[in-house]
Amino acid sequence: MTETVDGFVLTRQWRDAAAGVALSFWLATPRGPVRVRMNGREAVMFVQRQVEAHSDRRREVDLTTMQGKPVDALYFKSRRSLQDEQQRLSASAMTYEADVRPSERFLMERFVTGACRVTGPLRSRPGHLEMVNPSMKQSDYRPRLRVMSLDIETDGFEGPILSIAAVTEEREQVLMAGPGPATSGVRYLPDERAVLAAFFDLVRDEDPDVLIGWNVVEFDLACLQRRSEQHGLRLLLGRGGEHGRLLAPQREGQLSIARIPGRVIIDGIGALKSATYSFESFGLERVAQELLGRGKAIHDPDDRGEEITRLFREDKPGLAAYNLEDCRLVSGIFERAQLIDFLIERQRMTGLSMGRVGGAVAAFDHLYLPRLHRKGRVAHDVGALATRSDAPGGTVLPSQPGIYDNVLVLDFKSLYPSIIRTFKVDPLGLAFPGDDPIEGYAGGTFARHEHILPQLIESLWAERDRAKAERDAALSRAIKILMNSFYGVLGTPGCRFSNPKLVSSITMRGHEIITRSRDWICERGWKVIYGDTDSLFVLVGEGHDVEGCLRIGAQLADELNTWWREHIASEHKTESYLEMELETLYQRFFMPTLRGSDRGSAKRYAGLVGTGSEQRVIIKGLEAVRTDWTPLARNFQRELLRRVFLHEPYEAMVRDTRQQLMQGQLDEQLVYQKRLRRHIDAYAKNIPPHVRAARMLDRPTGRVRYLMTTQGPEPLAKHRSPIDYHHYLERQLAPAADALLSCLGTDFATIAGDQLRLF
DNA sequence: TCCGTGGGTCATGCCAC
DNA sequence: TGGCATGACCCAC
Repeated sequence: MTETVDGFVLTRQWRDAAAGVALSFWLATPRGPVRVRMNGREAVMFVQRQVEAHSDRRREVDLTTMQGKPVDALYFKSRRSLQDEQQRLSASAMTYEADVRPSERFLMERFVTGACRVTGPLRSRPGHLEMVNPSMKQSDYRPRLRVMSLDIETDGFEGPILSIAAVTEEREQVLMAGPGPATSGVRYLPDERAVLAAFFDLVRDEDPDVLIGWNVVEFDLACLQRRSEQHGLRLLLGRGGEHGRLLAPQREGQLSIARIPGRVIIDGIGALKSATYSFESFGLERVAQELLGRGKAIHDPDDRGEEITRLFREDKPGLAAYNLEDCRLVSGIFERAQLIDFLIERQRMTGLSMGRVGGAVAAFDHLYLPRLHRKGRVAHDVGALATRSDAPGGTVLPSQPGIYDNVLVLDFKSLYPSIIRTFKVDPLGLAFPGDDPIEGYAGGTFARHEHILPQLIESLWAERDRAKAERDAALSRAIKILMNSFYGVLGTPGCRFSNPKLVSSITMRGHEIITRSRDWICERGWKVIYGDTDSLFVLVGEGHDVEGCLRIGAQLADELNTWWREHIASEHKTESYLEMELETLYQRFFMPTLRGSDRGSAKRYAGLVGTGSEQRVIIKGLEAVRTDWTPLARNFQRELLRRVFLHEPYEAMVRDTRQQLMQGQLDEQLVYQKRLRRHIDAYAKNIPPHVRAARMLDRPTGRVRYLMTTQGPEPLAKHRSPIDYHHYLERQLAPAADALLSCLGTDFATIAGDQLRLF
């Protein structure tokens, strides 16, 4: 029987859904550890199964984690109808038989086991799975994965492979083409073909569960595939003698996907981004410096290619050492950032395979659909209820520009998740609000008791508190990211549950909460000089010491929490999970104006935090943190802010910088860096400077480095014309300085001299 | 192999003057 | 020449 409520199609039983309407449901199979025995070898694995059935798509299955020594590649795909599947499972949850067809395979990390026996052809050999300890909880299980870091050096871009380095916990190995002096850990092989074959053997023998690297899919694996093809070899990297392949991106801007049977491929860049790490640049050099405090063996990126080729000719052990060091850096970064642990936790919670980037919608489905199904409901398909209407985002409060002493930042901890939890924002609750619903926004009302998302957040929240208490940073991080992704997916048409009523009920409640909190604080005589989405910047002002300020902040947060608790109890008859906390005390604080105006700016500010040697300047949104500004302007603005905050003189520094620039002493700081976000030929409407510079290059890449010369922008690599110092004076130094100086009643031109207006 | 909106700034290129 | 809309980036949350 199909019900349609508020345009939201839900059916009591999946088989009742109208033909062509997609179904999603969860088959509750045992989810304990499973011992797998195949070909005389054993492994223990945990299995989660999510079965998602669309009218045209059969099923998708995810295995969470696996452990132990190698299982030969095992693939599974069933052709059986869903009805067959369900009958089979309800008949006996403990036995499950399926055909295993090597030609239609999933990765090892995605095969289904249930609690089961697999029979049938497995590369012509029978496999066997059995349950070992059904009562063991998955959360108690920490697999130990075998990780291999991989790095390739080539002769020029897209040239032949010179050297491959591989690092595991026990072993470091470099394979090089051509003869060289005996060096421990380095094997010299006759030619590139032999290097490839030796590498495949190495991977087979070391048998890693995980292959990691830096841009490993787009560069190293792509390179391996290309060169293998050229030699008539297959990419023999899979388990059980299977070959892998690279799937080309489906759409522009997407990355390639590596399919290596039985192994997980994890790119360090993607993994760090998934874990919300952020760096000035995601180059290995930069990230290694930041996380490990050490960089690559060859620092200068400009002649790196040439240096590698030279080393190969003249100093093979030197190249091997360099190659190996890159590998070690990647391993070190993974360890330092606990990326493997993080990805295991993520996979455990969301079903997303470890190598996957993005996937918030899939993660949401993974968590939501089974719970929906347990409530006897089945969701509609993606796009079935497409509603075209945009919902607002967060509020930005008007700012009061100026330079201040003692500014407190109070913010709501996980505001959006706490709103969902407090106000029961939920797709199911929206579809069936019942008698006494909680009011949302944009016409949405939400069931007071029958809901899914609020409880899900509640349990994740509790788990996160536990993780924090146990100092489990990887788990805590994974949970935080997951909770914060819920709001995002509800606002994208790519998610089947997206609905402006849901999103608005979150964001507009956020507006209410932040503005009423501001008013509450103002009523108590404090001045709120800024706020963005979940934060309030409260001015304490001169004449307070650090302890006094912190006390005021903590007390404000505390009283405000109490106020909200009482207010929500009386107004909505429900419990408040809103939690404001004192986040930061800026002992000095700067809020700029919009350029050329006296109105306050948004999303741009700086402040001084900490005491003694811990004292430092935090900068948000200003030129100094923008990678599309030159190092000149960024360093200059940072130093200027520091001096102004510390009441140090700055006029001489401003004049000196100007003079040094004009005398050519700062030339190395004048390089602009901008990304080419589209294809070089796709810029039609207007041609920005970095594109103009890029067009002078043979092979424009993702990032363009250029200088402004008297003849306009020229790429760094081949600039000829003299540097246009006046451009840098007027377009970099002056604006970077004036953001701050205008607040002090002066400006760059006044301090630096009269030369500005010439030209 | 689909998380989002809001905000600031600059350069370009078109238009009216 | 100046005003203005728009394209392009990058950043805060």
